[in-house]
Amino acid sequence: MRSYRQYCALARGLDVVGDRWTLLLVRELLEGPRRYRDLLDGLPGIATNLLAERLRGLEASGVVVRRDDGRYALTPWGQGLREVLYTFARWAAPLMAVPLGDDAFRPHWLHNLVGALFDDVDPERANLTVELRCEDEPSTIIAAAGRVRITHGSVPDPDVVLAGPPNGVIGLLAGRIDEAFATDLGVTIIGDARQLTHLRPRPLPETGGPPPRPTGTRSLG
Amino acid sequence: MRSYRQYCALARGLDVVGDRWTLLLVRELLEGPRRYRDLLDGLPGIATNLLAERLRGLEASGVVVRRDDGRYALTPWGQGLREVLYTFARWAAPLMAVPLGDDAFRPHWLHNLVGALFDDVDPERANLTVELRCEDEPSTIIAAAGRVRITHGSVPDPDVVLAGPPNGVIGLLAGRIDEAFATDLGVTIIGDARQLTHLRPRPLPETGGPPPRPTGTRSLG
DNA sequence: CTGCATCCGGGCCGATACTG
DNA sequence: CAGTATCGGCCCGGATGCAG
Repeated sequence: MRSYRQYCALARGLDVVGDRWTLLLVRELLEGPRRYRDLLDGLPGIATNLLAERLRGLEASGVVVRRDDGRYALTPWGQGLREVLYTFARWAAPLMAVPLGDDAFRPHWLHNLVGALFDDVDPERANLTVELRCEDEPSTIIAAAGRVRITHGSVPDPDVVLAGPPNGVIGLLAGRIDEAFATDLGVTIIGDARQLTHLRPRPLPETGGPPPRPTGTRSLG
Repeated sequence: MRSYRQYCALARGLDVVGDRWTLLLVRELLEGPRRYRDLLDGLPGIATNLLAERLRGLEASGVVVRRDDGRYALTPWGQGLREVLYTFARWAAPLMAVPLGDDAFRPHWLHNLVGALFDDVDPERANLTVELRCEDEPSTIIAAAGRVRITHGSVPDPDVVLAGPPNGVIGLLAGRIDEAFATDLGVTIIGDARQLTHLRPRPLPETGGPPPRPTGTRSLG
């Protein structure tokens, strides 16, 4: 990318990660070291040359390293983008109220959203395990000691299971829709969904979100 | 911008503010409503058509409103980007260790950096006023009740005055360089610079920053 | 099959000229 | 002052090729 040539932290930061696809590539690497092929799968729509180019640029900037096993990984500095992306995801969360439409979706993207919504220590948070199932790929949220983690796969006896379209699952987790509406959206709920309130997601900025789209798209909440 | 078409908060957020110049435009509007001409001055290098186009786009997205007096302002949702940009600026702060070179600089950009470094409530923070002078344009940091604000202009009796090149002033504020080095860089210090430690800036991620540039550019600390 | 490099058409960007 | 118009160039997107 052409540099902004401004002596400003934001401008210089954007010189590093402001290129198209770059922050989404970081999003993928936040889940751990990944191969080129995995990154392609997690970035539907990117051209192969662009992925290679972005990886080289981030490597030159010190955000990414290529490890001996061929995987790409974030450097410690690159890991620092987690907080940035989580903060940004919370700001952008209202945009998720517009349903998927033709947009691509990958179940592991839920991990970032769960991270953004629950990335804090809350002593009043209840211990709870919640299994999420979108597109038949299970993930499990484990709340313990005030913290929330999410892992791939299932655990034996989850307190709640949410299965169905991602907008419904997300709406329930964020506390933006109720059980009935989620069921309308096609979400299957096993267990007591009211326990989800004890996960206590970070409040999204009360100062609303974007104005409703002019088209007849139906919002979530 | 072409949409990423991904059902992901980050991707949808980038659809709104991922275009080139967009976040820097938001940076300018974080200081308050601004006229078209002010924005041009604060965004050296932007083309006039791009500024107009970005403003229209952000207006359509609900991030910016054009007020009756012709000024552009952030909506409440747009104001929510402050936390995002501050978090990002802290991540990118190590990049400021590389001196200005030919980069453009505007004194009011310091306000964002001060905001990013001190945007918290710290009960152990001392009350203090610090005047900053870069390019003969004074700003004043006022720490009181554990909070830090920065305003344009001077106040009668600041505890400390820092005047000189922005990299030196910033290095002192962030606690990354000492008085002697700052003086070397051309900073004039009036008052007791040791009081600056009582401002207690947010710690930057200890996990370093980018690797040193291969060229012989001299770092700040 | 993975991990790219190359090629090419189109759109976004950058710079300047111009208008109310 | 507040933009619009225009045009060249570069980045992006999509397809293909190819080496290991």
